[in-house]
Amino acid sequence: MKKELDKAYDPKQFEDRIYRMWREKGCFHAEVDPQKEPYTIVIPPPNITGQLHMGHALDNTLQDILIRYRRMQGYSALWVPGVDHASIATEAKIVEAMKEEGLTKEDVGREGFLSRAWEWKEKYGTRITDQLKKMGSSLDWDRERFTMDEGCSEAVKEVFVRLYNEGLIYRGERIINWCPHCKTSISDAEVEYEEQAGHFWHLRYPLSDGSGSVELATTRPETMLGDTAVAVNPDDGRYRHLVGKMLRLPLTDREIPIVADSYVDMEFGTGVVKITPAHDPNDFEVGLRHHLPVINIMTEDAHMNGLCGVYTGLDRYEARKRIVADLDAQGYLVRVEDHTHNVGTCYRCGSVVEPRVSKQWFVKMEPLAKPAIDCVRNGDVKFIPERFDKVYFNWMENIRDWCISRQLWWGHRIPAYYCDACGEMTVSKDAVTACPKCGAPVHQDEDTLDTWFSSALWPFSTLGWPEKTPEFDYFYPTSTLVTGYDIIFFWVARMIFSGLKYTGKPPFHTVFIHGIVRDEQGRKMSKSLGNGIDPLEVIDRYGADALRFMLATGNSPGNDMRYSEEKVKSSRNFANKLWNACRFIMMNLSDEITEASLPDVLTVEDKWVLSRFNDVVKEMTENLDKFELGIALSKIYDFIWDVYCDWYIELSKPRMQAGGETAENAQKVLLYVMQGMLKLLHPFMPFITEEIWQVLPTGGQDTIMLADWPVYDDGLCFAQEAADFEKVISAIRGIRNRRAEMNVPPSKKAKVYIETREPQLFGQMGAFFERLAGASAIETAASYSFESAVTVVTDAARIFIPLDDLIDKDKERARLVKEQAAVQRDIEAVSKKLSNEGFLAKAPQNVVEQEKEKLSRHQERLAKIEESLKAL
RNA sequence: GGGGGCAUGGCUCAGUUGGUUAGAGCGCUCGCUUCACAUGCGAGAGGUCGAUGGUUCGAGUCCAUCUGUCCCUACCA
Repeated sequence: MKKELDKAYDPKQFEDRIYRMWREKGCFHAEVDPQKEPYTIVIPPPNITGQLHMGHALDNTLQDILIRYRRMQGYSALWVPGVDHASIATEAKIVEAMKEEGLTKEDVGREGFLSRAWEWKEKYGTRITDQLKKMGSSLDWDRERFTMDEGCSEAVKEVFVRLYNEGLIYRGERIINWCPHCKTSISDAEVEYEEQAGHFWHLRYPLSDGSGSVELATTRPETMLGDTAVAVNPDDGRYRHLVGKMLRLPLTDREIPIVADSYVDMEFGTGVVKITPAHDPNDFEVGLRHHLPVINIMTEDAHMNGLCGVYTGLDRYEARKRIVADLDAQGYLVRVEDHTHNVGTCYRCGSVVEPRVSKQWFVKMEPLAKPAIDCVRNGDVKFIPERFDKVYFNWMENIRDWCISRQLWWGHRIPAYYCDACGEMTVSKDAVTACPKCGAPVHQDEDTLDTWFSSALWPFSTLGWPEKTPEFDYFYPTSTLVTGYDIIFFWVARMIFSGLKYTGKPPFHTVFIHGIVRDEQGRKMSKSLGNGIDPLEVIDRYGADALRFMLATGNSPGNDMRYSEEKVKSSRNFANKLWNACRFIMMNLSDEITEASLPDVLTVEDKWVLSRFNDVVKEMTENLDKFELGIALSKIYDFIWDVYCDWYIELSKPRMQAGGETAENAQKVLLYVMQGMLKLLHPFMPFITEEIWQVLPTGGQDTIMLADWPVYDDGLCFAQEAADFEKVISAIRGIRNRRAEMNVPPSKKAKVYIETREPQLFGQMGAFFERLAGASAIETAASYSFESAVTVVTDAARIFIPLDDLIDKDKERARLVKEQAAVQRDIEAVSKKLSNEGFLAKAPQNVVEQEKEKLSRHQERLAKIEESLKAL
């Protein structure tokens, strides 16, 4: 009993069912298999707080294309799934949720908070992975990981202790970026700068000895309460005599010195800078050089602290207003200018970051960066597109130490323990209960690690490291990392130096970078703009395959793209086209045919389509190997639509009607090419290709996922026949063109006379001319002479259609003259090239040959046109 | 301040190491309810590939400068 397909493509009918089938068959699972080459991708773990957005959809589509392609090629292709605990984002959500209940972190305590966090993880951690399944992602769910699961936690502790013992992790009092809303330190990479309109307040600080004052400018007047010096450039003649003198700091009873430091730019402002070591990274450095006191004047939520006298308790911006007003009242404010400057904000919550001196843990970067730079420079790790290695080098070469401690509870707790009695610090993988020095009780560091600390280990922690697992041996280093350019710093760079440091190998060979998906107007999709498109809604309306096709098509590595519903629609239309091509086959397929095999005798058009298919196989494979996914996709798209549907299927129709062996042979070729096309398309549109595969007779291959990727077949290379058939195609096109031009109704048939040197070729094509070119019949000969006929000239033929009543000799002549001129122009251009000695001498032989062939083709055509003109 | 992307028909974009007549989708025009598909078929119009200069036998493609635009990065108070 032949299976039937619905008339229209409706992905909802089968996508979920197909995905379930794949899982039940274990198609996604990859095993260590010494017989096969491994191919590995680890997913960029989405946050447990996250929901699938277009960025995920793109990222996962690209990964799935690569992994499905390699799986079909026979690799043991592993795509490791997992999610990230996203310490700061998750903690913020839970704090927010507790706020609704009127609770704070402190109310519930660390234990209580963590149990809420784990509940959250259980509840929402599967949301995003379920959404990835809707995309068709062929992730090996048996190997799903979580950055805070036992194995990953083990890896984190291992790394921390090793780096600490090597002196590459240290604890110190430094100025760090502090988010007053999240109440934690954040790393440099987590600060986003945005330009804001502000002011320049020019202040006057009086000299203690009453001999005058200095004028300086600041964008943050409220920090003056923490000033511990004023600096000038040592070479600045204007102020040299003042260096070493003391100033009376307005609004306080403190005196601060004038120091000389080359950090000060003489050209900028007044050349005098107030120094606030506790609240500015540069000032902190100046302070270190001059042994200045560090006076922290703010609380952790950016209010003025107890050192601020009447300003105590005020928010920093409120304090700014009051301080400026008071300075003004007391005559210390000289003037105010408008000034725009870059303000650092927290990448999670957007609050203005407050530089703050505090005790934190750091990773010493310089020794780690060096090998990480080398491995990209020497090609062990390749960025695609290449230009991103510059971005990478730039960051790595200017990197500063990485602040890894966070004042958060959700995350990997720092494995450092402090003695309550002697203060001794112990860093250990195993829990420490008593001080190894004095035996007194200890307490563990309260802080957790930056989320990205565990993400940096992801390519190997997920494969079992630090255990020596077979998976790690086999699948590591991974093959390709697919991610957006926006997280090169956060993640890619850190994985590279981590992989090199701990495993001795870079964690992947290739970094395949993509851009971001913008909205239809080219704006970044964002929550605040509300312009985000929900991929799940798109899937619901058009199917996952259409979404995937849209994301993969016309998308070149590293470049942004725009979402457009129109593009999704055309993708869906393409799916429908393929669907109907399959319906056509099924309607005509003989029951005798149970698998794809070619007939013993192939016609010219069979050889043409097979040859074309063979070319596509070769080209697509090369494109995919070079990560040219968009190009590969457009090739199979063109083949399916233009070659297979528009031509080959149409050509098969008269053969079907002829019945018998003629029909059966056509069916065999149709089926053979269809199955090949489905395989080539499968990585891009897995659902529809599988659904069709299930309907076609495949000789027992029960899933296309595990079918072999087609390889170029020398036996199917029919260059001569393919070229011959192209001549037929251009003849048919020429006739259609002329008929359309002359408004000949399709119903009006006419006999077609083909003057050609290849009568045997054209002679056997009668049925095609009848079906596709409105011919009532055809006739071929070496020469014809018609007084009055529509003439079509192609490279290989001169075609006459006696449509007497429609002929207008003048028009016909005018058209031929126009064509003649065009061909003459072509001949001129080619002749010019061929008479250029430089060209003949230096161009490759095959290019010269091509030009010569072109010339003779044009000349032949010209002769035919001229002949027709004469006849008129 | 440094670095990079983009600029190709009305719109959105491809164009793989420089080599036929620069492609696609959408839109537009004309003609088609042709027995897989109107989510379709056939035909067509529309581009001096941002500007200038250079390298080359040959440039949308490589180099330089410029213009416009977007982004990344940086401690100028």
